[in-house]
Amino acid sequence: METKNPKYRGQGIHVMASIFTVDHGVVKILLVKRNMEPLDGMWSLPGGALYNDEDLDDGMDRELLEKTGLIIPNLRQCGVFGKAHRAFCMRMVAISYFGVISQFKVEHFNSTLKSSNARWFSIHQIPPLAYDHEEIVKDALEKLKEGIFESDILTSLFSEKFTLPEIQRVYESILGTKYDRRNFRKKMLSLDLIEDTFETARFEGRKPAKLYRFRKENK
Amino acid sequence: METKNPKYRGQGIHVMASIFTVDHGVVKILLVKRNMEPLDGMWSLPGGALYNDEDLDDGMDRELLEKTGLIIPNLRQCGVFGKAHRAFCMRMVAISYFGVISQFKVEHFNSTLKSSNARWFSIHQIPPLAYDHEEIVKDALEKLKEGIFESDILTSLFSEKFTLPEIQRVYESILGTKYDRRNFRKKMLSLDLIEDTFETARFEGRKPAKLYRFRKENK
DNA sequence: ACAAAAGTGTTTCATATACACCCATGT
DNA sequence: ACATGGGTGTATATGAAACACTTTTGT
Repeated sequence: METKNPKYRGQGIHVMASIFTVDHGVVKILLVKRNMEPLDGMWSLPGGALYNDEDLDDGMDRELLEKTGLIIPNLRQCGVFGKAHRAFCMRMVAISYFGVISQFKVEHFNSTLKSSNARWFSIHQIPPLAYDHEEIVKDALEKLKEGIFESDILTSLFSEKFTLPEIQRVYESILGTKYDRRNFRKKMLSLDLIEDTFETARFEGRKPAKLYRFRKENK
Repeated sequence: METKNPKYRGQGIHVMASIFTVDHGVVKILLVKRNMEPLDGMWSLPGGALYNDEDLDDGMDRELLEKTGLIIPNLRQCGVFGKAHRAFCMRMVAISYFGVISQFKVEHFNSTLKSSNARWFSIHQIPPLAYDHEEIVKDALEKLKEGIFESDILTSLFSEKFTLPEIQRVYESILGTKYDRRNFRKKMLSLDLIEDTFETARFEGRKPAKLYRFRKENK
């Protein structure tokens, strides 16, 4: 292949992650503040240029770690953004990923996060984003909604033990809908992903709720 | 962005199309014979390098036209292939598309096709393909199956008039399943995409079949 | 009359939705 | 005792799959 042809000289590939969590009923996304030109100081999705010697998925993991300090399993590819002039300085194509992380892990990583330029934003209060990242976020949220009942996303979203009303609230936050308590329980149990721990969780002023966990042997 | 950093110098973006048709019950894919090194003479998917000044989708349309002479509407993006060493001479990421074309149009374009290096192959008799194109084809076929009942794919797959048994056979070929005649008819009509023409098609030895067409005002 | 393929309608099942009552807790 | 939220079972609607008989044509 000709690398000198100016028609395709100087192209680059970016990987971008939309990482979501649910914090007390609020869906949040992880953004980082740019610390170099162009658009210095603007918020953007964590990500960056793919290296020549790494697979696409590995590049995403590396960029996410470098920019935010987080290691998030089960990232999922969800889109390609390839308008000619989306990045005005160079011809970049962005491959977009999304992933989720439980609030439990978010808190555990909080110290790491503070030392980087990353912050969680409610998806209803997203600041102006660099390049076309607003469009990318919107698309990632759609893809998250589509995949939310699949096991890898589900298991990433919760810590070891959880109650059904708890995860129902998370689902309702993400999907923006309300579920009937009984039907939600039925649906979740029919997925065969979770099992009773025979423990209960107590919250003040409420009847204790059963604790569930993900089944180890899945299939 | 630094363009001199050797970590990401010399990357490129490829677009690739898996174009399918159904010819007398056989699902076929359009392949082109490479006419330059590396892998000169091998069969591959039509596609090539994206130009710097064109949108991704436009690049795909252009490459398909250049390599095969075909203009195919409703190409759909379906995957990204980004292993580090998938193209051994350079770091290329491939964005894969799929599309379908009716047998009627295929015949109309036959003369164009003959002058290019393109040929239709049954998906059960695909020759060894360049790079990772076999994997890309496999993935594209999956995506085709998933999207086969959506209106844009469906309308691309048939000419103006068609009978229900006819399109049932096409579906059965692509999906590799059998449908009950009555249930298939019910499903297809319930999509609200087609309407009766009040004409019939005659084939020897068979009862004449009703001809349908796509509804113009869709929605 | 028979074989081959086209046309039609009803029953059955599975899945999703709607819905009402009792229970445990803190005030 | 009451307000709040958790736990359970049944009835209904909706969509998918199963299924049998009649019609048209060529031989």
